[in-house]
Amino acid sequence: MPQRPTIKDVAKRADVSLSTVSLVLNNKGYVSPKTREKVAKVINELGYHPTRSARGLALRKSGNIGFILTDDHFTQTEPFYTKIFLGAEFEAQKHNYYILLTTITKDFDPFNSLPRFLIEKNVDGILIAGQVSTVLIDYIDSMNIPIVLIDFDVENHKHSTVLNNNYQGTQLAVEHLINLQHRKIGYIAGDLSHPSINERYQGYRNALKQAGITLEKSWISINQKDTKVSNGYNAAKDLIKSSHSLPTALIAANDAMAIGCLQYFSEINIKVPDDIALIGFDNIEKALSAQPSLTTIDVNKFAMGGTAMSTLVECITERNKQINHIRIPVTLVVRESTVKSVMQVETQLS
Amino acid sequence: MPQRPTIKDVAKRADVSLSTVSLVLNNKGYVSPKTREKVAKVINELGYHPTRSARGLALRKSGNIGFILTDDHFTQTEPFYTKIFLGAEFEAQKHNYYILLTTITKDFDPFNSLPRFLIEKNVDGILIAGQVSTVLIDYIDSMNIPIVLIDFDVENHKHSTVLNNNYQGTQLAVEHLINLQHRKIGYIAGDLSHPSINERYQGYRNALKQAGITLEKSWISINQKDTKVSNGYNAAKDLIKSSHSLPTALIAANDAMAIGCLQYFSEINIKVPDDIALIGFDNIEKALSAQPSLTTIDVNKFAMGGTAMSTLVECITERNKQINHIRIPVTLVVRESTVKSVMQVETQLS
DNA sequence: AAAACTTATCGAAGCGCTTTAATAATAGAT
DNA sequence: ATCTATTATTAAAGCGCTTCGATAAGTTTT
Repeated sequence: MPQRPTIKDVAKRADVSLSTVSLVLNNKGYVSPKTREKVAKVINELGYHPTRSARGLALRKSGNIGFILTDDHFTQTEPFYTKIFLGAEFEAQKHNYYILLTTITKDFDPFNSLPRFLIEKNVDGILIAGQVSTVLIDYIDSMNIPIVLIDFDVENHKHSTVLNNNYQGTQLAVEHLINLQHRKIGYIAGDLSHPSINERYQGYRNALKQAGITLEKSWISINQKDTKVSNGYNAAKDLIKSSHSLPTALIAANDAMAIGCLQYFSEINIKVPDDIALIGFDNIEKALSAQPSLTTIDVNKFAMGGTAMSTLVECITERNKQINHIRIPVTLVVRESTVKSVMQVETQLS
Repeated sequence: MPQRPTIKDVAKRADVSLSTVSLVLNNKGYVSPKTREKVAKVINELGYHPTRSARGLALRKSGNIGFILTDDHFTQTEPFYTKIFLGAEFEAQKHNYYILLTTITKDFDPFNSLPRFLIEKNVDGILIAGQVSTVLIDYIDSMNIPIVLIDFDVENHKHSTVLNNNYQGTQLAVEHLINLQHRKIGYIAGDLSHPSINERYQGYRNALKQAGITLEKSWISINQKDTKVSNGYNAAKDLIKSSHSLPTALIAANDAMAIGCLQYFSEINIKVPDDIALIGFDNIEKALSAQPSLTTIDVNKFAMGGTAMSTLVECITERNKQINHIRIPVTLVVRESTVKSVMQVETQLS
C-alpha cells in the first residue's frame, strides 16, 4: 500500500530542506516567494497533509477541544445541545481543531470519573454546555486549561460565557404584541429563581415600562415552582379565574408553559389568538406542532456553539485574553398563536 | 507551572530504562514481576499518563475513531443517532479510543468536502450511521480504513453492519397481540421499498403463519408511498372503509403511522384499545405522549452504537477479520394502546 | 561443563514534525 | 569597496513514545 507522503518527501521533491517546507506550511519566517510557490506546488501534487500526532508532539499541543455535556442532555427530546455542538464543530473546522465530545453524569465526582481527555491532557481547551459541577470547573482550572461556558452562568467564576439574550427575547415579544395593538399583556413567569427565567421576566417588565404601559399585577403569574407544561396550565387557570378583566395577550417564559396555557384555553373554549394572543420562548419542536402553532422566541443554538468555539480558540492562542460574557441575539418567530395565518402551516409529524 | 511527567521521569525515578517502562505500560515483552511492580508504583505516584501524540507518532496510529453522520440527523426531533453515538462513545472509552464526530451533507461530494479526519488520516477506523453516499464508502475503502455501518444496509458492500432486528420486532408485536387473544390482526406496511420496512412486514407475515393464522388481505395496507403520519391516517381510513369486517388489532410499521391511525380512529370514534388494539414501531418520544400512549417496539440505539464500536475495534486490531452482519434485538414496550393500564402514565411534556 | 534456550534489561534508532541557531546570499548604507 | 542589516536556507536537536537488536543473566538440555 502506498505510504502517505511525509514532509521529507515534499522536501526532497521540491529540492529544499525540511525546515523550509515547515516554514511554508506554517507561513512563518523568511521564505522567498519563489520557493514558497515551488513547495506549495509539490504539496499539492503529493496531496500532502501534516500528521496530527507529529505536529502535536512537536508543538506540545493536541489540536483538540474537549466538549463536555451532562448525560441527561442526550436523553432530552429537544436537540438543544446537539445543535450547540454542531455550531461548535462547524467553527472548529475553521480553526483546524477537532472536538472530543464527552458526557459526564450529573452526580459526577472528579476523582472517579474525569473525562479521559483531561486525564490524558489531550485537549487544548474545554467547552462546557449546560450546568455542571463547579468542582469540575475548578479542577480544570487547576490544570490551567482554558474554558468557555455555554448556557451556564457562574457568577463567581472567571470564565468567558456564551448565553442567549433572554432579556431581549421578552422585549421582542412585548414589542410584537404592541405592534398588534395589544395593550393588556399578561405574563407567566414560572420559576423565577432560575437566572434565565428571571431575565426573561425583567425583559418583559422593562419593555412594558418603556412602552409606557403600567403593569397589571393580576395578569402576572409569578408563583409557579417550575416551568413545565403543568405549571403553564395551572398559571393560566389561576390567572383567568382570579382576575375580573382579562388580558388580550399573554407571554409565557417558555414554550412548555405556553403549551400548558393552550391546553387550558382549549378546555374552557378561549380562542387563541382571537380571544387571547400567546407567545412562548425557546422555539421547541412542539411549539411548531401545537394547535395553534406557537409564536415564540427562537434561541440561536448554532451561533451559541460557534461563538463559544471561536472565543475559546482566542483564549488558547492569546494567552490571558480578557474574559467576556457574550449574549447571543434571539429572534421572534411569528406563528398562529398571535397572528391568524392564511398560509398553510406544517403541523404534523413528518 | 509543573510540567506533566514523561516516560523519562518515570524511568529515572524507578531506576530503569525507558524501554522497560514502555514494556510495562503496554504489557509486553519480558519484565520481571518485581520491576513491573516497581514501575507501576512510580507511575501511580507521578500520575503519569502517556501522551497521545507521542504514542500516536511512534505507532503510526491516531487512537481516534471517525463517526460520520449526515447533517439532517441533527435536525431531526428524535435523538436516534445521538443515542447511537452515546453507545459508541461509551464503548470507545473501554478501548481507549476517542471519537471524532463529523457531519456530512446529504449531497456530499467527496472531492470537495471530505471529513477532515480523512484528509489528515487522523482516524484508525470509521463508524457510519445512517444512509450515506456509496461514493464516500468507496473512497474510505480506497484509503484502507476499516468501516462499520450502523443502521444502513448496503447489500453489495463488504463491511460489517449493525442493524436492529426489524423482523423480530413485528414478530414480538404479533405474539403480544396473540397473547391478548387477538386473532384478527391487520397491518399497515407503509413504503415497502425501504429495506427495514420490508423486513418488518415479513416479520408480521411470518409470525401470523407460525401462529397458524391466515392473512386477511383486506386488513393489510401495502400501498402507501411513505411512512409518515399522514400515510398512517390514510391507510387506516382505507382499511376501515374497504373491509366489511374489522380486525381487532392493528400493527403499523412505525410509530408515525400508528399516530396517524390514532388520529383517524379518534375522529370516527373508534376506541383504542377497546375497539381496536394498536402497536407501532420505533418507540419515538411521541409514542409515549400519544393519547392513548402507544405500545411499540423499542430499538436499542445504545447497544447498536456500542456493538458497532466494539466490532470496529476488532476490525482494527485483527486485520482482515471476517465481516459480519449483526442484528440488535428489539424489545416490546407495552402501553395503553394494547392494554388498558391502571397505572398512571406520564403523558405530558415534562 | 558446555551448549542452547529462556528471561530480563537497556541503548539507540526512528516516528514526522517544529524551531533554534548557524550560515549564506542579497541589499542598503557609508 | 566595506560594513551592516535584511532576507533566505538549512542542519541539527528535540518533542515523548515504541521497538529492534544487543547484551547479560538465569535455566534447562546434552
